[in-house]
Amino acid sequence: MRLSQIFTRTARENPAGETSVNAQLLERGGFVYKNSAGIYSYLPLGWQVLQKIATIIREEMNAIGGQEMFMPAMVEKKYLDATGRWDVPIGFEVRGKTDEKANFVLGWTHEEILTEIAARFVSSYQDLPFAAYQIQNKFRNEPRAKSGLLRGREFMMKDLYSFHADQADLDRYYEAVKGAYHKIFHRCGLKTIYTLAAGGAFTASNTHEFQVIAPVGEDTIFVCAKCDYAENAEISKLKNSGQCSQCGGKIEERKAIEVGNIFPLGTKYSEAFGLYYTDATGNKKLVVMGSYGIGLGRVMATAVEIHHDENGIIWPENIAPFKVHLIALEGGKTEAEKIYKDLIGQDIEVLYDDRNGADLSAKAFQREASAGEKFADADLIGCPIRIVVSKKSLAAGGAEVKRRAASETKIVQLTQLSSFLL
RNA sequence: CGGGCUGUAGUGUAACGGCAGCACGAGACGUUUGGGACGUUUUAGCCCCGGUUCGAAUCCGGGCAGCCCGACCA
Repeated sequence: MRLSQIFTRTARENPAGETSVNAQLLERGGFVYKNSAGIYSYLPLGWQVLQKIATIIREEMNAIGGQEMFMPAMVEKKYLDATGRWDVPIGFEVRGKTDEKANFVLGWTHEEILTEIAARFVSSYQDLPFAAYQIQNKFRNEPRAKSGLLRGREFMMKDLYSFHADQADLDRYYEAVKGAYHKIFHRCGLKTIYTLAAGGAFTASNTHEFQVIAPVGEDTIFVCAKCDYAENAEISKLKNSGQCSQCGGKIEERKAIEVGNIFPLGTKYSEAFGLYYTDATGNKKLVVMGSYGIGLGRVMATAVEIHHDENGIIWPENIAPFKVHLIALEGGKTEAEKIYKDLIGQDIEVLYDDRNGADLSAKAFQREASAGEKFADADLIGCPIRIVVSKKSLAAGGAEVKRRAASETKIVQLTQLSSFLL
């Protein structure tokens, strides 16, 4: 993509009042636009990142047998009445302008919707187990949206639901999802801590959260310095003992961001919707369920919180909007154009800063940018590899290659550039 | 939902109750190109409603909105 043609623009100043790093850098870089508190538009650059995250999640969900689908954003009252959750204050009621009473809520979770669907199709033990997921926006009436993308009122979520013949099979799948989640977060450049937690409005059972340690996090966890066993402060019995119940190691208190969670639901929802199956011996039994969530925007924001420096974002390789940020400076325009086409031909993702300055005589693009501005933008946007082509680099023998996270540069011959990157 | 702070051009910020300024951005012309260049010039604003006052961006009241702390929460 050519930087000269992206309709957004980077900003020199932080947005007024925003103190969280993710809000500052994502808005300055033109990744997101805040429409309301906790409600964001994803701009072209931010959407690239979000799609990278979505792809990773899809790959790992599909690998454990998840079937992708899509459910409605508007959830009718009858669904939440069935489980007594209509009055949970998390939801935004939806009404027509002339309606006296709301009969719908904007979906903040979809257990009820999918359980009813499952009840239509599941009748035998041979129909189990299965798991289905969607990537869709959730709406939650947060009393306090905060910290940029970290706690929003509308946010994109992957929600997976699994259906099993018995608790043992749920337990088996729960472990499979746990493994998939660790892979997902690892691929997104995040180290997560598997944390025992409460079930909130979803289940009375204990649940598990995937927590990333960060000062901006709103959760407090107690984590063992030795074995990483952790409990959320809301249920923790470790906070007083100071000693790990698993290995005896030292317990530390940490602020953390919850990027995902997994819930054993039991039979609460299958009871409410009459989701039964007939087992091999002809007995009618309730289906046992689990649900599993990941907030995509929160993953993106957390990556920024963890990976940045004073000049901007340092995207983890797998979720960077582009792999390469190509800059043409004076005397390098012709070569840069060729490199740009070559890299695209090799399926190497490249953001090309083709703004004027490289060739002042040909005003091929509307906007100009100085060399310094191009460097500043490359640092702010944070693609993993920066390539500069200029009179100076060509005299040195090729293009200058620099990793965003490193300070040293290297000259690579133009003919070897794409193989160097692959 | 309680508390605190804050709302001024596209963005970031000034202005004692008395002509709303600066910087960046954006447009034009020229110069310039290895770390957010320079000159000339143009552009564009007081969150909303009410009150006090000769006069309100400024004071008062009420809304609405944003940020932060707490409560809550995935």
